[in-house]
Amino acid sequence: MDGETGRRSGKTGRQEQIIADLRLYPAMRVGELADRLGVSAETIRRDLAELDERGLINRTYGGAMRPVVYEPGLAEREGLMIAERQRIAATAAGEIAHNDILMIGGGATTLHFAHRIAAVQQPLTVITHAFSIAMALSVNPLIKILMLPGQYDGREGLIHGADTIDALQHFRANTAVLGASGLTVEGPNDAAVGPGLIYGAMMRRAARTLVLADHSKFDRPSLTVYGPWSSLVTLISDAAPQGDLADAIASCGAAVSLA
Amino acid sequence: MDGETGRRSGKTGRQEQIIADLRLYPAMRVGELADRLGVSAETIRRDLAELDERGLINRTYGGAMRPVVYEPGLAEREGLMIAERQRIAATAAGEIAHNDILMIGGGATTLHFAHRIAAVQQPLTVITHAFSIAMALSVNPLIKILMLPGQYDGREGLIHGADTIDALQHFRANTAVLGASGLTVEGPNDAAVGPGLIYGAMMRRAARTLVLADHSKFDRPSLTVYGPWSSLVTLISDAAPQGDLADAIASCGAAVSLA
DNA sequence: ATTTATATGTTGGGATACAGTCATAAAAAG
DNA sequence: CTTTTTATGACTGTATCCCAACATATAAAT
Repeated sequence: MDGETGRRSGKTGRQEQIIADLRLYPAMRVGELADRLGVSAETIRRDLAELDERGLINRTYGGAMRPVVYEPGLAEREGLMIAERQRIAATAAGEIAHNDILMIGGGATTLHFAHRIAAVQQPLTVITHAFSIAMALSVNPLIKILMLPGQYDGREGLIHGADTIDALQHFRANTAVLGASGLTVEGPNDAAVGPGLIYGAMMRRAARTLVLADHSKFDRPSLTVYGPWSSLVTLISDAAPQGDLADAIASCGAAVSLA
Repeated sequence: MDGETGRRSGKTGRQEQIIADLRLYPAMRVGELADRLGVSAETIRRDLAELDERGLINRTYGGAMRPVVYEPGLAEREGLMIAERQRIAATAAGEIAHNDILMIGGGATTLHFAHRIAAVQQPLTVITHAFSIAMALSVNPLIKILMLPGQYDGREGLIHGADTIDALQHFRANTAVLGASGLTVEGPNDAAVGPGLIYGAMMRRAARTLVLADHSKFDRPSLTVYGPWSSLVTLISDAAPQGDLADAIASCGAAVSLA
């Protein structure tokens, strides 16, 4: 058998080269690659099929492109909740006042929120760890955008790490605006530890927190609970939670606002 | 005439929809788009050609992909020095060794450099204030990317300010890799004060500095001189400086490396 | 040495993309 | 209302892609 003997033939090396090329150019065609690597187009196609399978590239008609890292939640965008998220974002935007200091976490819903507040002519200060949020807000010169330091994770488009948490301790905000991968009786959840720690820290440094989540997140546990329900939290959603989740939220004094 | 009357027909709206779709899916085929939008494939092709022209999408064989753009200095990249910059970036990349700690400044040339080193399989740590650099490097998981804190400037895609300078004092690097708007006898220049201060701080915190600049920058004064020529500086360019500039560089002990 | 598995090239058929040209409908300009 | 511009669809010939089947050469396994 084989079992990873390295480059038994030119195959492994060639596939590595394809990936390297794709780092340099965002998309390449089959013919190009065949020429560059001196093999037939069919061989390239087979390589691409394999690499695509492993998620190392994205196949396109006629060639391949660099894999998309940077999707705000590859899994998340699937749900067609776009309209719901827009409404949630609009409702949340209504909660923001002139000269507020905000902390905004990453995610698809908070990005919608950022687009909303960027469209309003009001001075704000925003502290964030998400590239997408900063880029969305930067169209409005009235908004002062402070980026947190830390290690950049290209897959999520976010910064996180100990430096990030540390830097947050130097700030205070009126409002933290956070998304969630799931909502459980213990509190809002996130699918990754690093970002979760940041959301928790943001909650503690803000006078109040808005949690933006559509109803598909109800009772959906994710990796980590980043913070508790409390009287400082307002959940903004498109439907009211039911059962245990509703009880937990109410008994902790958290508010629910429907979009 | 027309002159931006909005959607005289479905064209504008349809093109916006294409861009929106492309935000959701990184690549789409002509046929898909034609179906989704209920127009003929020819119309889609014309739309794509137009959007590609304007840089809003990237055309691929059989469809279109999300633009990888995000080039800082839309104005700057216009200059046809792309080939020169590529060579300069390649030469600079050859100076980098395994496990180096780099500080990389913003700019078109340093972005080329970032793409180069991202294509090499070697572990590195990179400290930067430029979104484009971080995003370019993030395709390579061997590279640890540390973002500096500070205020985000969306026009340049960079972070700067007092916090940024302050954070730099906590780091040390082997090499600073910096671009320049101009080179004068006093040293490399930059067109903005904020970034210039950062480049100066990076120089002081790095054991050596590579200045990447094509020959069009020679003797071109810009707003601020961000650092002096010294024996710790290597200028990497596509041509040798002449006259006073060459004398100044040589007398300070700085090296010149031709790409 | 023989067998087996893997990697690659070649070929052919069917589908798709592309560029150019022409025709038509709708909108803007006069 | 007529003319002109713009947007779009339809058609055609050529180039490209994709997939499947087959052939071959090399490397591993027995």
